[in-house]
Amino acid sequence: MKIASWNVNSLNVRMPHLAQWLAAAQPDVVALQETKLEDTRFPDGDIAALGYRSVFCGQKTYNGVALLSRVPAEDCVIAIPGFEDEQKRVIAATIDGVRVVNLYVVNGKAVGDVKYEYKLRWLAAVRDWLAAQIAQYPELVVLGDFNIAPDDRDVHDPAAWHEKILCSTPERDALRAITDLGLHDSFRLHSEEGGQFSWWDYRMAGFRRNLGLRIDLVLVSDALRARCVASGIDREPRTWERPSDHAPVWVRLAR
DNA sequence: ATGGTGGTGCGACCA
Repeated sequence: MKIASWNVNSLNVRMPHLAQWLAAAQPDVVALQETKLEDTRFPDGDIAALGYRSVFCGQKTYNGVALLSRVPAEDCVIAIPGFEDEQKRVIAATIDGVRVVNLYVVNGKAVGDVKYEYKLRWLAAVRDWLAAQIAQYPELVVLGDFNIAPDDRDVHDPAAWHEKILCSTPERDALRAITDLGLHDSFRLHSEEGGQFSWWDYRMAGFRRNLGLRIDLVLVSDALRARCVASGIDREPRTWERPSDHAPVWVRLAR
């Protein structure tokens, strides 16, 4: 079972990229972020023609998440229970016996900004919810655009990014509070290497110069850890014409 | 120190 995550930065624009990548990568489950589409405009028919069911929760211009899967998604939830939030950033469902939680974590803009405070409150609410989810669903995958680089190996220039947004200690502590629930960064189960990024700024030829961060993560629960046989970052779609600024990341679970 | 690039949608705002 191959499970992937991709921030597409507008599904409307990236539909051809998604189609090409699905055909090549053959994932069983894909979590999308930044679809930027209201539910009435979601291209579930086009995605069905590619062999995938869709569940989705979006808004126009900003945010929006979806789960695509070969088999139907069950018990779908489209928000953090009990957390007041107008922004469409969460969708969860059970797919082929695995609980999959797709997160588009708040960016935060800058350390100390009002959006940064919202990011930390949002992450605390997610942690509390995931604590309950992992008890209910031991076979849990939490994936998405975390907008946090877990440590300095995940940052092209740690000195320049020191205590900056996406890298600050409170953000990393909030991520640790989530992984401390018994969730493992699947990429780090198979590689200790630095310089492996999933996002590159469009500006300053960021991708060409590999000025990136690893902020897109696939976390697997203790119960799934032994089944996690491979993981990776697929840089290729970032080389295509008019790409998303994020690359797909993925994990393969043995049966 | 500034601004550089994209998406949405036509002026900012978000990343």
